[in-house]
Amino acid sequence: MLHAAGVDRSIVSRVTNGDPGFAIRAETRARVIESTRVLGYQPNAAARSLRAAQARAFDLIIPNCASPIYTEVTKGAEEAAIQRGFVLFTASEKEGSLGALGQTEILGNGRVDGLLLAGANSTNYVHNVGKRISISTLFLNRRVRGIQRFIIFNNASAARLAVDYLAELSHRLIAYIAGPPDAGTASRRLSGYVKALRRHGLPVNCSHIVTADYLPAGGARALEALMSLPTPPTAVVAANTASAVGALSGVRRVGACVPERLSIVAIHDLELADYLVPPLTTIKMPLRELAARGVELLTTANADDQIAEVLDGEMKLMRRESTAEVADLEQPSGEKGR
Amino acid sequence: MLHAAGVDRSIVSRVTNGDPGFAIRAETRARVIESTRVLGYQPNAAARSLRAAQARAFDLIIPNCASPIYTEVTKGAEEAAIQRGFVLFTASEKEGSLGALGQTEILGNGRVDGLLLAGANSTNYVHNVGKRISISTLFLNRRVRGIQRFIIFNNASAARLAVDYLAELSHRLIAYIAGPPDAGTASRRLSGYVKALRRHGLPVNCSHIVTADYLPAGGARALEALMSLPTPPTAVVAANTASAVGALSGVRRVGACVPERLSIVAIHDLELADYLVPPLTTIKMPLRELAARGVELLTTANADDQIAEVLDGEMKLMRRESTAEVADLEQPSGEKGR
DNA sequence: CTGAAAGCGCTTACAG
DNA sequence: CTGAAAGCGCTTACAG
Repeated sequence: MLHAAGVDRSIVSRVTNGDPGFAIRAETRARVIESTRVLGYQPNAAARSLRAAQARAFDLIIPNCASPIYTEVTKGAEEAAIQRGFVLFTASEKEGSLGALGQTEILGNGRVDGLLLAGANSTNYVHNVGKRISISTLFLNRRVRGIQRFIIFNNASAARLAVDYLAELSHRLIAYIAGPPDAGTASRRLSGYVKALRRHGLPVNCSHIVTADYLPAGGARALEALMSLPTPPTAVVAANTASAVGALSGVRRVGACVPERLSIVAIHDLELADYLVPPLTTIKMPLRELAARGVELLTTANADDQIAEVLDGEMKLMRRESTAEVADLEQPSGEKGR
Repeated sequence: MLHAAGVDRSIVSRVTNGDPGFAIRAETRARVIESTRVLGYQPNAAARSLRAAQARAFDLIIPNCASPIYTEVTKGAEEAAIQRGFVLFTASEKEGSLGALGQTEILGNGRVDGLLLAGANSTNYVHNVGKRISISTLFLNRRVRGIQRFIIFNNASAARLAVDYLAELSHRLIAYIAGPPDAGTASRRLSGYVKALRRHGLPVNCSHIVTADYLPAGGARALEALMSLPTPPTAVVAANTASAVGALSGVRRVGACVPERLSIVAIHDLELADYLVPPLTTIKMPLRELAARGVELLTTANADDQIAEVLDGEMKLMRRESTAEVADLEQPSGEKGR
């Protein structure tokens, strides 16, 4: 390479890396660029990492679950990383990878410059490891007390969007299948739901809020509990899609009808939504943007900057067939939701 | 590090790497191991890669689609890689990553030692790039004319398993929703289906074989076509789960009943199978084993060895509710499948 | 504007 | 059995 352009390798390096403020004759620059192109020259990543003490790589940690959410997050992060000349590793939490990779392989040996934490259990631990060996970290839609390194959705407004839509369909008895209380996303979605009910002048009924676990089986149980109440709801907001999928199967077990007797909206979208029975109405969250912004922050912010950002991306109501105008209640008074 | 154990760093290196045939006093070795442990020493990956001309990393290329299949493949590959002290990158085909990463970032600059090709479109191209710059490649359940570097399932016997089960349920009119003709997996599954029919003495009816595209919409169309035939089938084997999900929705559109009038089996399992309507019977393939074996081959075989392996892992029939004994046909003769 | 030199942290043949 | 030395391919202050 050095000789192809007839210049020293240090010149090639500075041209290749776009060294700002590097003074070079236009003709020389052109010659360098041309011969790197012709030779298909790629700087060796190992040499570069070693010398520059920078790996140009990030690691994204996602939970064990094979949720479609995380394929979106991964894509968003990948694209953003590549754009900036970084490479993106992805590790899932359980299942061996993080156990083995977490501290030993990935974190400690200079293979990554930063960590995107979208996982569930290990995030705190990994954050602390990162801190100790000074690798910058960023929580992705996770928020941990006392750690000012996160970027989150406006989870509350996702729940609000769902309630708004149901209220517009004249529902007054809108229940909520919540996520696990220790998940920050879950509590913010829940409070968004409560506030939205209030704004519409609807009653907040504790028995209409069922805590579940973000999993299908839990969603099914929650729905069955709701429908066996003296006053069952006419609509349900599920805190995530897995709960909603479970709820849909719970509906069939108790013999209710969606959307005739019960409307369901899930927070987060999923690819199979169109093929569920009935197709599921969802609130689609800007997952790619979240991840992309996370990568951007990792490249631009210092490792000890405080980052507490609420992403202002567009949430989209995906109207499908699990929601409908509230049915006339079969109560003696013939009273109807206003 | 050098001084903590009171030995030269070259000793540490040879101990750490388990250099075979390295003669060292047991006491010295113990001292080295103890101080690496105490210090939490991790060799710098960049320095090591540079010196050893080996990155200890593989790259797995999967298709664009966010299919649950590939999360399994990824996990299997990750685990196997880690076990061998390698790291696993994953890149999806479209969506930017491979476009940018494929040749330039990942392949050319020494970040990876080998490529696992599970993608659809780009695999040939990437294989050729790998060959040119001598990075070893291996196709994962893909087979390309003239390239002896692959490991595949016994795709034919997956289809056979499905047919066997349906025949056991006394079905005689077993249709097939095939994958795209240019996919090798698809043609081997199809021929497995045909052979299995013959073995059971069942007629092979061309109109009962519909070519689709491995996607839900195609599966739905294929099913509608099958059910509008003069002699519709009583059972269908779908070449993959996406087709089957589509078929299930097609069933509802034409007003058929699963499993009362039509049984459906899909090749490959999916997490949501229990929550489809009805829960989908599947043939679960040993995806993790496939990927793990792929990694093993990449570490043990030479870059120019011929590899043409058929994985002998267990395929598992997941009986759910989309299959049932064939119903009495409402034909005048009352004839029944034997 | 361009080049020569040092050095990142390892591994590995070689010397003792 | 242990250590000294070279060198992997870059980047980056520095000299000219």
